[in-house]
Amino acid sequence: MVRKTKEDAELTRRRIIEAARAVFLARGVSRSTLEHIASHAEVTRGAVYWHFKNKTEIFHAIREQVFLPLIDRMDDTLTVQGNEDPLTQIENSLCDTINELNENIEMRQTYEIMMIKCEYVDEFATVLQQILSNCSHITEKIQLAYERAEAQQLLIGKNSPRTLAVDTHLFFSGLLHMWVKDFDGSRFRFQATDLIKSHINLRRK
Amino acid sequence: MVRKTKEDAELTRRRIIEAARAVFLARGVSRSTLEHIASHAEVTRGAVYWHFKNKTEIFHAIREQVFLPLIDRMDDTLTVQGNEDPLTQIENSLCDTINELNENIEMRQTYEIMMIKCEYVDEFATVLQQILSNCSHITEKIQLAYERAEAQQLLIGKNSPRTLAVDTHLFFSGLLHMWVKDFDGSRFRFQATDLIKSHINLRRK
DNA sequence: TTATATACAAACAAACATGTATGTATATAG
DNA sequence: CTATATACATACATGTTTGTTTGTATATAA
Repeated sequence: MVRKTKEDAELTRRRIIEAARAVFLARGVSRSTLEHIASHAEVTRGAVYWHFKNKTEIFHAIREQVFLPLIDRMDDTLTVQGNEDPLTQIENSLCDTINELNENIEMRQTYEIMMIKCEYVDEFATVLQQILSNCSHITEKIQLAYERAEAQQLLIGKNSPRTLAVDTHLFFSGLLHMWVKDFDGSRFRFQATDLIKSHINLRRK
Repeated sequence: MVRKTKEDAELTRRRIIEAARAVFLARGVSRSTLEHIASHAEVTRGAVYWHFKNKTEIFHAIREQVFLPLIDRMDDTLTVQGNEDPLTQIENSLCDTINELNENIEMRQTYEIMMIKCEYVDEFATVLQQILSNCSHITEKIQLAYERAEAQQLLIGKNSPRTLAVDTHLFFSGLLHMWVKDFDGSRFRFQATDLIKSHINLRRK
């Protein structure tokens, strides 16, 4: 059988992406061959080359499928004015992301691939730029929330919102890294939300 | 020429390690071949295979050459009783590490390789365990310092030394990651020590 | 109904990397 | 002084991966 309908083709495309995620996770991006991916998706390399130019394109497809929605989501929970105070808003935003990682297998796997199963050289080096860009974007959103908190006199001490935001971002960045490396979940995974709450409470008056 | 003296041999061994570090940094561990490393060290693959079983062994050699001393050092600055208060001790320990990264090129490169130029799968997966182990070890040392700080009533708020230690460790972990990714130094590298000081000051009464 | 573009499968060729086997000059032990 | 182990260089054989090319069945447009 060949030449499926358009929906069939789109389905194989998604199956290839899905397979690539599993293979990348198991063998690392570099050691994953297109043959690995193809056979895991139960197609031939011909199908893979039909849908993607090469391995790098599959990598980017996986990344965009998961990260773009995540950024948007963090944006929303940080920006939209709810009835919570700004500090709780930051807390919820971070906890939401952790919950999403706990529940969304694809996102968890993608995170793991990006953090410890990929080498950022050559074609992949550009991703680092994007990561840095996303990070500073998120940090700015957090900073805005801290500024609102400062205006409402919710903050302890005399630290600037900027400093607090960078500190929070670095904390969360470290947490995510540890969360991923903590394969059995004993050290960080189960306590992540508690750690976030403590982190925020440190700033509360 | 062949069959050098013992010192000559040790020198080529070190030159191979040095070359491997440069090559790993430029091409990532996976894409680096023993031929790349050999030619960069101005020897043949024969020499490489004489000194090392394979690429993985070179990787571990690089890692141990830099990380083991670093752990010891952090241990010392955190444990040895100086005339500073415990919080300053933590601050200095973290700043010391950053300074070391600034001054010690080999250490900086090694960090970069381990963080964003290596895929932790198969033979490399065991390294993750070691990293986790080192991290919890350092966190414990920080916790001890926070306990001393608590005993001396230096701490603000009601957070447990354990929580503070984990928070500090995650912050520092995130900082190191960003420090490495921040290739032009504009975002984190130049402000790292300031960020550390702010982080510690958040806890000071 | 027929022509064509689509969605692959299968085959091919070239480059590359690895490990090993072999050769060899020389430091060093006896 | 000689034998041997050392410290490599060179050559080879093999497996792997990649990109491309070719073949082909069929959905779809005309």
